[in-house]
Amino acid sequence: MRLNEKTKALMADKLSAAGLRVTQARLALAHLLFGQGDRHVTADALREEALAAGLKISQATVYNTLNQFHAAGLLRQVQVDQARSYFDTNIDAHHHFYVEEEARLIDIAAQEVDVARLPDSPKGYDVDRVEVIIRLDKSPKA
Amino acid sequence: MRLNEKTKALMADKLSAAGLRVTQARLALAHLLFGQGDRHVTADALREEALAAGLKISQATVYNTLNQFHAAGLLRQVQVDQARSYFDTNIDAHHHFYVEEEARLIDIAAQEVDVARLPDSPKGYDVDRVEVIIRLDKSPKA
DNA sequence: AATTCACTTTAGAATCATTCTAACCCAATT
DNA sequence: AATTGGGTTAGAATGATTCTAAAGTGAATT
Repeated sequence: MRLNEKTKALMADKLSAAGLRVTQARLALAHLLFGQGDRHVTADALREEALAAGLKISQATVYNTLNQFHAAGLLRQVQVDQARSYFDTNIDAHHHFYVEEEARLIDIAAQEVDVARLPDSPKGYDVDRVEVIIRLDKSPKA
Repeated sequence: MRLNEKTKALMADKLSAAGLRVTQARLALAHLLFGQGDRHVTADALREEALAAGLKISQATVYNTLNQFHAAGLLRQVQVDQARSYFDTNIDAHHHFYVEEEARLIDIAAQEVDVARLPDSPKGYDVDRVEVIIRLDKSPKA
């Protein structure tokens, strides 16, 4: 069993555990998404990557799959740019730097930010999650 | 001079101060945007409001104007939903609650949140701003 | 008050990410 | 191997936003 196959088996488990049927498209995308470290992808970037890897997979499937993974809790959707959605393979509580000029997201571990005090939620509402987004600019060159 | 005219004069000053030519469309939209307390609007909602107020103004002008006001620092753009942009008339540092189910933004004054510790920015980048977004769900009814 | 010029506004087309549709395909079960 | 119900697909549709290029208007000048 090659390493690739081993990863596939892990991915299959991951999909099953999430209640998703194990299909070729899902396996292949899971492999791209979760086979490396934490990642932030857009639908289009993932599509390109899949094509580059020789997969034949449609745009619609990439979108469907990202949405299903998100619904299943395997991905987190990050909204920092008006133009497109990012999907984050890191689903633990954490925060982000965002470099608008480069359309680039960088993770910040939860423990690196200390939100010491939060306001009470309006009556009738509960906190789903707290996101801290630190927007960055390139430093002017000295 | 009616109150309305007084507000218009204030808006004209506001536009001039921001380096924008005082035109009818800008005055009218400024009046809607800044004539009341702090607001969060989408382009489409503002369009509707303008039409309801009897203004004749095109969609394109609403978009142009919101973008110009934003570029001039009169509005802040808030990105919390993949579907549309919000523009916030409150340009001071502050944060937001967001109720996704209702597509509703609620301001949180800067002093109500205490971000005690932030990570260092990656080398070569400076913090533009820190946004805290508290996503809310409706409480399940007891 | 008329002229000019640069900036504005406009309707409608164009763009772009995302979703939908309806037909075809495949994984699981019989 | 047949059935079944979800999965995948190409291409159309949607919806927010931007673009285009033509017509309008504010400010300065005559």
